[in-house]
Amino acid sequence: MQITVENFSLHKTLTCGQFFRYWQEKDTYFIAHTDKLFKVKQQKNKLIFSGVNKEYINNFFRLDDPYKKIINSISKDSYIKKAISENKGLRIIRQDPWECLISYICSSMANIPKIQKNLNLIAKNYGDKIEFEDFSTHTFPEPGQIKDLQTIRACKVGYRAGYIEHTNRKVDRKLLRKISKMHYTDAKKELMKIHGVGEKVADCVCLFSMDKLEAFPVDVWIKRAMKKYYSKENIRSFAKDYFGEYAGYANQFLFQHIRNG
DNA sequence: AGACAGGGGAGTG
DNA sequence: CACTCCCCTGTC
Repeated sequence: MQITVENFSLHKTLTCGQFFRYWQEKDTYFIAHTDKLFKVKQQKNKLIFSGVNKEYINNFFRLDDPYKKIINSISKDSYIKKAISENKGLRIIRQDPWECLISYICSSMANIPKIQKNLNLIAKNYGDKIEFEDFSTHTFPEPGQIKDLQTIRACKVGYRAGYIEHTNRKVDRKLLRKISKMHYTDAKKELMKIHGVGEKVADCVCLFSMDKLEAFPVDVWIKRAMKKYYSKENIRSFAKDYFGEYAGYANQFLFQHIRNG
């Protein structure tokens, strides 16, 4: 199947570090998300995919977002404009809340290759084998399935094993749906009640899986960017006032800009 | 070889 | 707030 896309870069969107379970083979990306495994490649304005339907692709890559409106509303100064122009077509992926939550619990004091390794081990230990053409991997387990501390430790998650064990016991899909429906500040507060979820992780889950586009996750990279360009101390309140309802998109552009150079 | 830091968070004081 | 520790990994 194929669709026409505008203001979208598959490469930028997948490789910017927001989502972890994908594999590149030449110009093709295999993507594992919850219980799905699918394949996508881009040729200019064409997006060619198989394994899932158009609605899935549209939803996953947020192709329904008003991209031009978003870009206009966050283009406040020359710094952010430069960050945007360097990363044209970058979109926020609409992830599954459960997979996103576990992913970002794993992300503390880690780096992208390590997070990828952890998630793939979790899938291998708890998920089901799934194949697509010549590519094979495992589905991501559902809430309640990531049991037994010893097995979790075998996924090389280190001290995060206890957090994951707790989260797996306390969180289910019903709770995640409930939190998703809340407004940003309440959703964030609820997420932070989970062991292993602080401000940064809660903001990532809000932004990447719960449609809270105003969320502005603050990590060491964003701290560097904000200090360099805006010399601000209270980053969160500044970002919300300055960038507005789409601050999360501004966050991703600044993150890419500072990380790449 | 061994120290060190890398997309935080919890627990204390 | 400021501090320490948490485990694992890649890097120099």
